[in-house]
Amino acid sequence: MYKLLKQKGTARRGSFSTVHGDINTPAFMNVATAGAIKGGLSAYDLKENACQVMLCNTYHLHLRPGDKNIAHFGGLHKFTRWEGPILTDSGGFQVFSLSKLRKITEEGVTFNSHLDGHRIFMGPEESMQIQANLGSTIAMAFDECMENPSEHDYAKRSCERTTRWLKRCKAEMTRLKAEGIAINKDQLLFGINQGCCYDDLRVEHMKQIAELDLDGYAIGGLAVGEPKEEMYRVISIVEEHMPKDKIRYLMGVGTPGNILEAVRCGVDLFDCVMPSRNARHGHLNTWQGIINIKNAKYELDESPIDSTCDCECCRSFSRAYIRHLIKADEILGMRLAVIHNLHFYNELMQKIRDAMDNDTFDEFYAKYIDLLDTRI
RNA sequence: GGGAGAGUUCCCGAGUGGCCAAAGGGGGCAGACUGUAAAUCUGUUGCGUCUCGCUUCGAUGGUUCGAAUCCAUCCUCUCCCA
Repeated sequence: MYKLLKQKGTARRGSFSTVHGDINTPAFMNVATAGAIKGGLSAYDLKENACQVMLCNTYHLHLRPGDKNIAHFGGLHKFTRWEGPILTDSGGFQVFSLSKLRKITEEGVTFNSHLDGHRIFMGPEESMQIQANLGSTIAMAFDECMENPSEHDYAKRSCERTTRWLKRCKAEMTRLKAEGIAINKDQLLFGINQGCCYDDLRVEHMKQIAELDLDGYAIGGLAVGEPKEEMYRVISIVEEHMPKDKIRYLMGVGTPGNILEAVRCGVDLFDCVMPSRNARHGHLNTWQGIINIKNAKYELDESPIDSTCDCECCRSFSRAYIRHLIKADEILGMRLAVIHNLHFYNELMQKIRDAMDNDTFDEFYAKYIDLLDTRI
């Protein structure tokens, strides 16, 4: 249940209640595709770093260790020891990211496993069944995340199919709950808007899925190669047609600047692999901009990654030490770097919420919109 | 003391007369990454007045139109025998 607490222009400050706890929005969900944040972080690290929601992946967990195995343990919460809300992505993104390994039909998608090549069929029903076994707080509808650019004609037909799939997802979730199969009988369902960068398709699709009275609405298929101005335009035009009383989730986005802009446009929820992947590769967020800790100039730098940060990494360790660990491929280097970036993202969201509460969002936005995405 | 083998660019290592400033790997330097097939991928790595020139394959000298590559001497290292 979404509760709008405050609004400034289109920017929203709210709260989303779930059986696994409330989410203060705007919020960033930390991506743990296979049940852990890559880089060696556990549920305890997420808790320590002000994470509100963990995101896991249906396709990946279905392949390994298998959703039935996870159901055997009572679901993802018990398996991973993360007690807060968990959102499971449906596998729709893998339709995009594993496009060379899959075939789409009306019924669903046949993947050749990226692990061993064996065939896996996943349609709306299968995705819902897997997510029921995972027992996540929020299940995402099974969609097709399209490539950009796609032909208008293809995008139109894909959107229509995604809508049909969404209806099947909703029906299947209802059945799984009614028959007592779902581990979480209060599992929520979010629908996903598609339409590439075609305004007409985006609006039409959003109107269609808004009628289905879902628990939340996501904007998918963005940040897949289009210029950011194009992404912002799509967010703005879709936002006008999103239900005001439902939580809005911008999938897979993004940089701190992207998030700040999208919050201004009215988005409540985010997730992105950037903080963890970039951290593993040495790109670290600071309140002065982005640094690449692998650069030679940090070889003798005694200061922390960010002197204003109080994460486990910045409390004790120098840039020189983190640089050394990452260059030496020490697991600790990646772990500390990932902790830092996730802490940064979660702190960013806290500061955005504070700014909304204190009516200083405009100043915050003006100060950081470009700065945080700038390489220094 | 006798015998055998080896010295190549930051490191390892390929190269046995011209297509060689020299494969490949490592390391270094830098870049990319947006619902994670990503501990991945890409570029670059002798010098310069940079579509060309200069210097470099242990050292010195030689053969040749031309040498990392062939010859001589020396230096260093490894292994075997004593």
